[in-house]
Amino acid sequence: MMQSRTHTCGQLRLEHAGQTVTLAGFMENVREVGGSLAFVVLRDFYGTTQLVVEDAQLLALIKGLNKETTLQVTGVVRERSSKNPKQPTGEIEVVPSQIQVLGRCLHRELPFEINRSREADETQRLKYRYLDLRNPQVRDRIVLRCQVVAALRKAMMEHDFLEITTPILTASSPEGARDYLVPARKHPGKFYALPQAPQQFKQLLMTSGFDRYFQIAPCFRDEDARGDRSPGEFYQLDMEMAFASQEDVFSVIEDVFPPIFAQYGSYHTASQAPFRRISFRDAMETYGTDKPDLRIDLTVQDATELLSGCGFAPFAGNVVKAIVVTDFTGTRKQIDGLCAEVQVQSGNQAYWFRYDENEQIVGGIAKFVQPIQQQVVEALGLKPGCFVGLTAGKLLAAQKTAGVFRNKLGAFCPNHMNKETYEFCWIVDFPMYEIGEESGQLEFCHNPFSMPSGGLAVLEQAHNGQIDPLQITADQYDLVVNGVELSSGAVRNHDPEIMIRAFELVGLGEEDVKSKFPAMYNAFTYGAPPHAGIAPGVDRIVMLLAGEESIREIIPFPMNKNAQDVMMGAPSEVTQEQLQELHIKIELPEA
RNA sequence: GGCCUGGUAGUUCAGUUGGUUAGAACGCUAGCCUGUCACGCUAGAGGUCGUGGGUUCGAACCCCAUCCAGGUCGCCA
Repeated sequence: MMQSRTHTCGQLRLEHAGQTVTLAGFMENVREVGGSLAFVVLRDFYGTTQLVVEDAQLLALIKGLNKETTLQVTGVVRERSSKNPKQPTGEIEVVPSQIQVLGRCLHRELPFEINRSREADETQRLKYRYLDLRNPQVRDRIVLRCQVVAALRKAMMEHDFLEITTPILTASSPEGARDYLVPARKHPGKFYALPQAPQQFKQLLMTSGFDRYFQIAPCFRDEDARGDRSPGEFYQLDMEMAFASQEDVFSVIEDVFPPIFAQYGSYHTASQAPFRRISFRDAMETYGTDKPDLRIDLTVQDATELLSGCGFAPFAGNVVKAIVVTDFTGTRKQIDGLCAEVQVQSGNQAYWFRYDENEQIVGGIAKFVQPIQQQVVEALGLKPGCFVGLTAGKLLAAQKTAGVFRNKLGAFCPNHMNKETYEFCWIVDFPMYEIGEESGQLEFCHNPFSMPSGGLAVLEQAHNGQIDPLQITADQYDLVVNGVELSSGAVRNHDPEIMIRAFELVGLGEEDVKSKFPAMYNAFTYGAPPHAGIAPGVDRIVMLLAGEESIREIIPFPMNKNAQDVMMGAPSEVTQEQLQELHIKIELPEA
């Protein structure tokens, strides 16, 4: 039996000329030149190689095949008479003496052209994902994902973390997102749930004495998709450290991430340790968001005192935020376009004026600002050529709208945004509690696992009415890169007494803690180490590195927006027998 | 679930106030071409214009409903 191949399609060079080789790959293209000569492009994972078919019999064979048929080809390597410098194998070609069809493509026309599949309809791409992935541009994203995951694993193990797998079939969790449920055959009427994250298991590992844990962990949440959020399932670099503080977590991440971003990223430069740390409050005030894009050098200023009384009705009685852009060159039409985008994205109006080269306030709402020009110029530090973007409303609305405006202005002004880099920062000091929008009651802001800063003493003060619970911050942190929230993490609350006190502030108590998190609560009563961790999203890391806008580009077999796998046909109906075995009766909603 | 955008040839798209036979590029088929490499040239096949209703002498185009896709808000401890 002949060896299946001696070389790959990306391997042969001039030095191989004269050798007899065997290649195998997909028949990408046939260029017939004259009646008795054809160039065939053979593609495998590693590259493409040109075959020259001159033999009449082989020519007839090739002409009878559809593109994408797989072939095994044996022939002699020959120096090309006309070389192609754009191709790594462009100096040589293979003259086949033997061609064997390995897997025939039965389809004369493909659902899309392989090398242009990225332009094709997404449903078609997902349905024929195995063809889409033949496109080297598509495949390279998956290769990148493998390399990044391998690099993360290596780095974590070098930092003495152990990769430990945690259960996929587990118990439904009362908090957070909607669970995916799995019926339990041996327990009629009961269900397993797929984990939303290995949160409780990793904390139990800490309680078990494992000192440093990590896992490339699959997480399942039954929530709607977004451009950067896959429906159903995604992966996190989940990690946890015992006897560790916030600083310990930061130093691991600051050690692990920058080299990987610099090596595998589209930009090749990344922040070095220590990353900037910005309190939640400052981030909202200065950047109008808790995930600031620090590649943009613009900041938001408060202009409430300066402008709320200027006579412009939308400002009256409201918080006013201003973004000053120096050396602004946009046209009126471009400014209107920016404001319209801000309004669509934030749901709030955006306003503006300019301080022109003649030191005059012009455009937009200029006539309201002109009477107090001198104060405004001084307070905002305006120089000739400045653009001032303005937003107004209640504090949070004014901040968030300004945040959107800042991002738009950054994207519009190349002189205010260095796109070619990865800017990391930590957002710290998140509030522990907030007033729920629906309930009007005090609620946990993020999750109840975090340690309140100051611990038991602060909670006692809140219970005694000495401090406002809304002032309590948590030892919780977000990792943000270029405006993308990569991860949340926290120093965990490992003390049963503090847990109960924290729950009591939101009207829950010991019984709630015990019933919601029985394993963790019990475990912590046996002496738990203080511990802290974080869980950066692997998919978003790869998106950032690849510079992709859609999360589907970096997942081998993604589902569509409606959480369907159109290739496999999931979800699907099952047989009556399967349902009976699970004691499940389907009751469909009335049509 | 709300909002925005889209659905026309196998694929990506164009299609004028509503008016002849709905076009282009790529792909496919046939023919020509002995050095192509996004090969080239010539010809050809290929369309329920998402679906259903309505307005009109006449609808790809206007109206209503509905389905599908993508984005976005809600949601994502």
